[in-house]
Amino acid sequence: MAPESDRTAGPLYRRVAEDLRQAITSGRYGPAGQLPTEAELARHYDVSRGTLRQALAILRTDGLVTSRRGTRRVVLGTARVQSFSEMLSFTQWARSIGQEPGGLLHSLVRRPADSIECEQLRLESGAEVYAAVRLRTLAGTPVMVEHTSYPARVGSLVAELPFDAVSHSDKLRQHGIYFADAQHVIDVVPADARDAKLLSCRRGSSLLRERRRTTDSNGIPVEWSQDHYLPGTVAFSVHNSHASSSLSRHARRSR
Amino acid sequence: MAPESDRTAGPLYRRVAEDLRQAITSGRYGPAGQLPTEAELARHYDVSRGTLRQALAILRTDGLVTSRRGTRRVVLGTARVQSFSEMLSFTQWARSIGQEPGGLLHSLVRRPADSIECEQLRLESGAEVYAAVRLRTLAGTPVMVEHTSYPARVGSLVAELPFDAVSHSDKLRQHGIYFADAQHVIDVVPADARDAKLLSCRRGSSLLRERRRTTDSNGIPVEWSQDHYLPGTVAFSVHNSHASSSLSRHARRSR
DNA sequence: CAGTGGTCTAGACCACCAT
DNA sequence: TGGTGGTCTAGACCACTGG
Repeated sequence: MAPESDRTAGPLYRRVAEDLRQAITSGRYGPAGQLPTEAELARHYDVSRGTLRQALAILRTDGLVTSRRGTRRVVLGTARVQSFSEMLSFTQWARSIGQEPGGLLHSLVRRPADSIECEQLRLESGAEVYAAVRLRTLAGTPVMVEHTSYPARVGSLVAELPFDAVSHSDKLRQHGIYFADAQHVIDVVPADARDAKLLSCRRGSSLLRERRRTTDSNGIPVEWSQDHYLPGTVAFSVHNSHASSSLSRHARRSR
Repeated sequence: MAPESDRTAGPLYRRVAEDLRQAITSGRYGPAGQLPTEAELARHYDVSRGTLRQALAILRTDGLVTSRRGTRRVVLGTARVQSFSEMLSFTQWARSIGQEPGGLLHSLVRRPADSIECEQLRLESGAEVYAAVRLRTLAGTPVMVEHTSYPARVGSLVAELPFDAVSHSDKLRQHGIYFADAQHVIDVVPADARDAKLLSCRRGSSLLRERRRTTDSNGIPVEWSQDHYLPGTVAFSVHNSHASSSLSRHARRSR
């Protein structure tokens, strides 16, 4: 294939996708320009059309290009989607945006799982979890309180970490705990007493909440987390298209 | 192919995907069970492995099954992802969850676009937009205030609609305006005076905000909307995996 | 080691768009 | 009507998992 796309390792279609992403975000085809034909691109990269289409599918999902039968692909924008890993790890995310992450472990206890944890972590009632509460900071400023529950198998590893450890997901990966899938639910919730104390906000004031259940590659839950962000500190962004959507909106019970 | 999957129209891989989705959510393989081999499934449906893999890719994106080299696919859960159309249209969404949607047009004006609208709708400075403010209700209860701006081309159609029209996207589709891509940003924002009045909440209280830019199949913006939800009424849900992610988290400017 | 999903190829035909 | 992306096929080889 063309020399400019040999830079990184991994499957061919990913290298092609990265090269195309670079070309698009650098403006080679203009802000709303047309891409060359699939046949032309395949010839250029010296790959089959199937492989090229795998590459384009990535850019399609990221919202970088359109795709429509009968017409050439059009540049949609310069979306900068984060990797799965960056989305899960506060530490990796912070560093990827050039900010210095900080963490303060407020508490870490081992106790029987409550009913919500049993359901989310698929545990038998009575099983034990490790429940951690951490304050997260960006450049020293409090941003988020993280309530995370781990099943015993995972939690025992977390418990061995030093109190001032910044990244936990790194450590877990070293012990063979891989995160593969996550389901996120985003809404608004009032601050409880602990949130208020750690974040220096009024009790009952609104926080942006992200609830997240992460599973490994076998579908076994490895983490259940409720992250409470101070308003105005972060926003969540999702791309969506006729071709693929993993986003939905839920009605919550009226109280 | 097998008779049970001839029900719907459309491409073969979609019909296979829907049949498999049905099989999985009905529990045929168990809550965390293994799927048959790709080869077996392809034989069962009498399709090529490539087509079968297209079907499985859909279920993968929806978070229904895992996929990992060397092992069979495992049932992850029974995620119920909404269609793109349901995600965009309040009316379609409400009906899909069995609730009766209502709408009250608060104002609809034609005026020059402000700087944010120019950027979001890719308009020349000075171009005109139609700006609508609508109160949305579920079963008669106020849920959300929608601030939507349309470029003139689209807005002139919206302006022709009766004041009590519930669904606008239906009408636009009839006039050849198709929604193809959307970018969503979700965060928390204080209620302004108008929000407070329409939603009967205190001014300055927190609302869940969804900002959305929708484009047609040529990448041309057709809608820019800021939806302000009362806390506790809705939540947004996204699935995410090592294989594909269209989700990211942004830091907002500190004020 | 055998089984399984991941990657890649080469070619065919079709549906849709613009002209 | 010609160009383009969407769909589908048949086959090959590889990387990884698990016994």
